[in-house]
Amino acid sequence: MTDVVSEKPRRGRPPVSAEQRQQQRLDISRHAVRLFAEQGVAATSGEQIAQAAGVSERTFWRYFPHKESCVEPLLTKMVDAFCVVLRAWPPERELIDHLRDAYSPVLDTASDDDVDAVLAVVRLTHDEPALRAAYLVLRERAEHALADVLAERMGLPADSIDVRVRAAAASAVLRVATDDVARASANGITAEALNGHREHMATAVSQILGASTP
Amino acid sequence: MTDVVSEKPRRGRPPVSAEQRQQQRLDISRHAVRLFAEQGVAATSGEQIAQAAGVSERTFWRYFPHKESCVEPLLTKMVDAFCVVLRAWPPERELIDHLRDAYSPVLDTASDDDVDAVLAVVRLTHDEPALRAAYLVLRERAEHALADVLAERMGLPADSIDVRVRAAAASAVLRVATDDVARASANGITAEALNGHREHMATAVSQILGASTP
DNA sequence: GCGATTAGTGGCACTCTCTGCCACTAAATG
DNA sequence: CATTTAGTGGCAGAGAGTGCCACTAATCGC
Repeated sequence: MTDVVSEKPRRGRPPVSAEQRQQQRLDISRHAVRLFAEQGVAATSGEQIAQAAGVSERTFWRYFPHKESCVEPLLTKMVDAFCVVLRAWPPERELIDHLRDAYSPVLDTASDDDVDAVLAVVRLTHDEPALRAAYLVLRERAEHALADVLAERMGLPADSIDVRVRAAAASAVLRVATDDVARASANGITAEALNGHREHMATAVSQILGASTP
Repeated sequence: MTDVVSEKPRRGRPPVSAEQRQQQRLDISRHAVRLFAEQGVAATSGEQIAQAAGVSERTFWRYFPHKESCVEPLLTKMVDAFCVVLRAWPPERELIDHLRDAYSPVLDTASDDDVDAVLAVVRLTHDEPALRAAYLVLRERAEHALADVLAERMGLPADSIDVRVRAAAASAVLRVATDDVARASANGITAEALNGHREHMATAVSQILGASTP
């Protein structure tokens, strides 16, 4: 092992922490999504987003490789939160019970504005093909995370067919449920909508995960 | 009904038939995919594709709104073929039996080159994020077609939750199976790979479609 | 055949997205 | 303070796409 933390005496300005960078991206993301919703994606230029976020256009393009990837930070924030909850799911409990206890606090942690923004993005993806594409790619990344969780629970490798099939199916069901709750909360988010979302997710995922392969 | 075929005495050059246009798109698609595979998407310019296909750049951009959508004609050809087979699935038969009888002839109809090209595209989508995005939105369109078929079979509206959930899950499973067969046939396509593909699809889809919702 | 009419193509100029390069500022070290 | 490394902004430029117009192609009635 040559890399024993390789104690280099660090000189010069230290790189910004990953958290700070993420925070900056999230901040720009919020501005971008607001503009997307107000005027559409095509009518929103990179320059405009940069200006709204208070950075130069050049810096903006350094943070986001494509315009549509502006939606990523907001969406991943929610997806990651869900994955954390899923990872903490005790094997012996019913999924629905676990989600009831563990998912609501997560939504409370996030600001209402962010929840609204996420749902707005999901709604936008129905009219904006570019955003839909970005959304689907992102969901596929979440699918891999889900596969890891399932692999652990099932005692199988994460790249085994069975695990991947279940992860894919469950993820697809979650997408449908998410699209539904986004549509339902088009004008004002309601607690019932979120509850319904959770129930949907729970039953659907249980169904997929419960189905046994011969 | 005012539109009684509105017998306008048609003057001037008639529009090109949809089939001819589709054929032209397919032709360009083949060139584009070959170039994508040879040099990568980023390194392939629209001008280059246009030149290879023997049309002007301006015309190329008229046929394809984005560079990545060049993969669409080839992929939809295969997806559509599958949908046709699925639509002809007699309610009383086992899906696996139906596919065994009806799917192979379809693959024989398509030229081997096209089958190779489609699998090459699917393989490309793993390294080329832009193509992956295009691929996923395309699959989502296929998912809707699948939902229509399921709705008819189940006697439910195509936009009912149950139908959409099953279509989404089945489609996701098909994606995994397709990715698998593409990976398996990386160097040279084999009959066994295609057979395995069919079996995978059949069992997976049967599983999803067989699972009953309370 | 001929002009009229409509569809499709190619060329040109233009905007917007995104990148490479470089100078400049910011934050750490000794 | 000089040095070193990280990050930002500005500028130029390639490539993606679009609007516009002239030009060719195919069909009509004559």
